[in-house]
Amino acid sequence: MELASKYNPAEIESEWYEYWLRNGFFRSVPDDNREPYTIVIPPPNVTGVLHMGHMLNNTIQDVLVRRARMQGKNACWVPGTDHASIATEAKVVAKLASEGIKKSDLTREEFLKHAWDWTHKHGGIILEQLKKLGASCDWDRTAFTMDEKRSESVLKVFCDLYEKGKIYRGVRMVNWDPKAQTALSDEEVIHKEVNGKLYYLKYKIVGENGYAAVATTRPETIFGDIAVCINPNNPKTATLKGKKLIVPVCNREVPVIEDEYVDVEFGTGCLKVTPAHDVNDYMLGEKYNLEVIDIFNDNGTLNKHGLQYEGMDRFDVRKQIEKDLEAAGLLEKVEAYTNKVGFSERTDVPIEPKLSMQWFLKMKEISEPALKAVMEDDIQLYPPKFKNTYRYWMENVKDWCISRQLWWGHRIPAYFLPKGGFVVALTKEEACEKARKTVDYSFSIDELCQDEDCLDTWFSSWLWPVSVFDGINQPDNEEINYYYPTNDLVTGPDIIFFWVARMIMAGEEYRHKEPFKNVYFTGIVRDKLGRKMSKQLGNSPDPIELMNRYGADGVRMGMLLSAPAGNDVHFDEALCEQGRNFCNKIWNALRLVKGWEVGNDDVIPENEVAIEWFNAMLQKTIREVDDLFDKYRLSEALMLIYKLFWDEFSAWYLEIIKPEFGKPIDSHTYNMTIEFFETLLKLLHPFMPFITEELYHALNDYDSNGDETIMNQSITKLDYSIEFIEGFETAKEIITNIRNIRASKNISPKEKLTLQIKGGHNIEYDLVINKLANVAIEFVKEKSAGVVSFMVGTCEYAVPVGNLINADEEIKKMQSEIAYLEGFLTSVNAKLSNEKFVANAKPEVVEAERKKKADAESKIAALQEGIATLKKK
RNA sequence: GAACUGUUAGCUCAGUUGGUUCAGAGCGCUGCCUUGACAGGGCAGAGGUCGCCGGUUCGAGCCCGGCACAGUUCACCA
Repeated sequence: MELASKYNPAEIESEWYEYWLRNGFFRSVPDDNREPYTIVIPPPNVTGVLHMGHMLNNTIQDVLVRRARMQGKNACWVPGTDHASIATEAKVVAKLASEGIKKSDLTREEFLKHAWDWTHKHGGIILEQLKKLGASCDWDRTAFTMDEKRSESVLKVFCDLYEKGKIYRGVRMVNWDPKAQTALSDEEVIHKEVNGKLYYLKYKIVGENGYAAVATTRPETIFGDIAVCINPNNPKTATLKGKKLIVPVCNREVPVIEDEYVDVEFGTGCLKVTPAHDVNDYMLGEKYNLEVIDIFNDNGTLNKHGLQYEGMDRFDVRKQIEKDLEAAGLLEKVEAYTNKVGFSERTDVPIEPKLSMQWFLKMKEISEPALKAVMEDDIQLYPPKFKNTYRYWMENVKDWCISRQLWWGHRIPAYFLPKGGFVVALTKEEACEKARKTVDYSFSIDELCQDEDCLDTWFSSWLWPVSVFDGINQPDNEEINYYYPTNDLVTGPDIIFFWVARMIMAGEEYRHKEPFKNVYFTGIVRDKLGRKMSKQLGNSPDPIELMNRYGADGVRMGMLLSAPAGNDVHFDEALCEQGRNFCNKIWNALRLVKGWEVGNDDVIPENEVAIEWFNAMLQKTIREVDDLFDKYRLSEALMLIYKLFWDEFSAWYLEIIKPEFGKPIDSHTYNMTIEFFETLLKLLHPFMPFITEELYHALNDYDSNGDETIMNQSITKLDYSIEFIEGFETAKEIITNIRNIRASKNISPKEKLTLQIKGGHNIEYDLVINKLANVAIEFVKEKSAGVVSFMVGTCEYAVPVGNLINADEEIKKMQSEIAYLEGFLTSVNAKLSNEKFVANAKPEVVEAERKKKADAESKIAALQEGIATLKKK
């Protein structure tokens, strides 16, 4: 077989993916005789494109799924997409705008048609991209949060929670996004520090000449002022008690009220109260039963209460009113001021607290079992530090605003009656039937009006682990009973509250069981300078481009090498290069092995030794990898296999058994080598699916038309003895020493040297030393002249180098070695002569110190003798 | 403002219940090596007072306290 000297992933990756699909290897069906292993994908936005965060996340999931599959589990990875209500709607609005169409000019139905067109056009691109990565999802199960089954689930859950009294409708202060023109949940608001100003406004005192100064960051809200509040215990403002003030510009009279909420130290001690536009003011308003004046339109411009400013944007008004107040002499001063302002997660505009009618889900009760599940470790979080974050949020959780003033999403199944009131039902017909029972007048079905709002995207995603198996609509179906609860969830910590916490709630509510057993939180992918990846910075590589350059396997390895759980990833393309190089290394190892001619000779003894040693290394690593997987330390597991393949297998094992050029290899060694190689490929397969499949076939000469695959092959665990490993380490050290002597004396590797061994020595590995260091071994009582000597353990070795010897240099080397050992001895002796150490330390520790002392002493003696010998000559 | 996490080699990170004279890995770096697998390679090597200050201990990278810096999350102070 002729193989190129370089591995070319492009040639084979798509072929093997097709092969896997063709043979249905990713498919899973319930099978009670096999243990299920289930992962549901965090559904990416339906119109999204693959970015580095997805790459990391899905690589990890694929590694876990492939490993489970190889362990003989019934692995099921469910893919799908999220309709991403607000994000998708924003994209469609922007696209229409670019065509000169305003959303407000369209009917709901027309807009939805555009949205669906957009979804059909861009939807699913991201899933195709995941295939390139090698994702072994069961594609037949692809779900969409707005497909028929998932939509039905969402509505069912809404109706159910409404009936249970957990969903209510009411006027509340919510976070209003004036750009998207919808309410948002608290989680969708990002607080950012903003450099603004603090304005001191003059409120004239009614019936007096003076004024009260009131500090505010938002002078444009004075039109909504309903009172000025002071702290009753503040002597500075005591004279204002019971007075009335005149709001500047609009010249309305408002009362001075008193409440201890007001901070005596802040500003002037006077707080303007605008119940419609500030959360705290709203609370004051409720407490004192104050009127509410809403001064904003939904798009953030002022309404008629804004008088001459009507129709202007809130921020333009702020600038203008500053000038106007100044001109009117009603502005005392302006200070620079930094405060925190809430911004919309999606549109990045400042949030407007706004009173409006919305739908809410009561969170207190529903969150309790979900909190318990994590606190009692029924669900394990990796890394565990997120347990704290989770608990804090859950213990302080507020009601969830689930309605959105958007069209793209699940429309709220509430129907308003002609003469007021509403009913909640799955369909309009059902609603009609229900309604007729509750009212004493008659009406036609067309007179029912469905609520215009749709539901928060997360109100469908929170059902995902249940709804992908249709467990809401058919609570007792075979699939949900078999696959649920799922095993691992792999996601980013940024959506722990949006999604993870709520999925646990929904799981508890609808299955009375946690939706997953483990949550693996990945980090955020940053560039190598530690900056977040963003379009603006242009520091986010295109994953497809990367895979074209390094191969999917190479990129997967690059991602994994730098991705311990929960740590941010500093992505560096050099790591993909390392992955690609590794693929090449594996590829070339195969070229070597498959290039050998196999003879029937007896086994060469050094091969026997190498086989025993490598088998031990391999078996030891298999167990360590198991352990690392149990702890979700995937990058460490991969690194371990990487070193096993590169250092132990390629640099040592293959070098030992490699037959001389043109000579055959004995069949036993050959067969063992193939077996080792295959096991290495199996170990690597979850990480690098493509190249391992390719080489598994090449190694065994399997046909790519058949149905052989490494995907389902499990690893056999064999017994091994740790002694082989220890003995071989000594041999390695001896070989390295000899190589160093060659290098320092400039002796070619081809020139055969003699290795003199003095004292006891395990001869088991001498043939290996002989081969790799090109030496003849000689046991001696006394070292001869002209030798360079070294010690490994407590055994002395010497290599005669004739007149190349530099006695002074050797003596110097040995003396510095002695100096080191003497220092070491001093510290050991200090410990041993310390009564407290001997009395308090564990006996085995003391014993170890005694042994160190003895070893050091014998080494020193040997070195001194060596020096004496050199000096004699 | 609060809580949590982190600070170990040029970079990215390991370091399990405290126990070698002062610590490991990968990458990078330096030197040498081009004809039988691989220069996307081989062989060898250099590189760290474990953020700072105190404490506990016979003994601290590891435990305790304080400080500094970084990151994450939470928070209604106009």
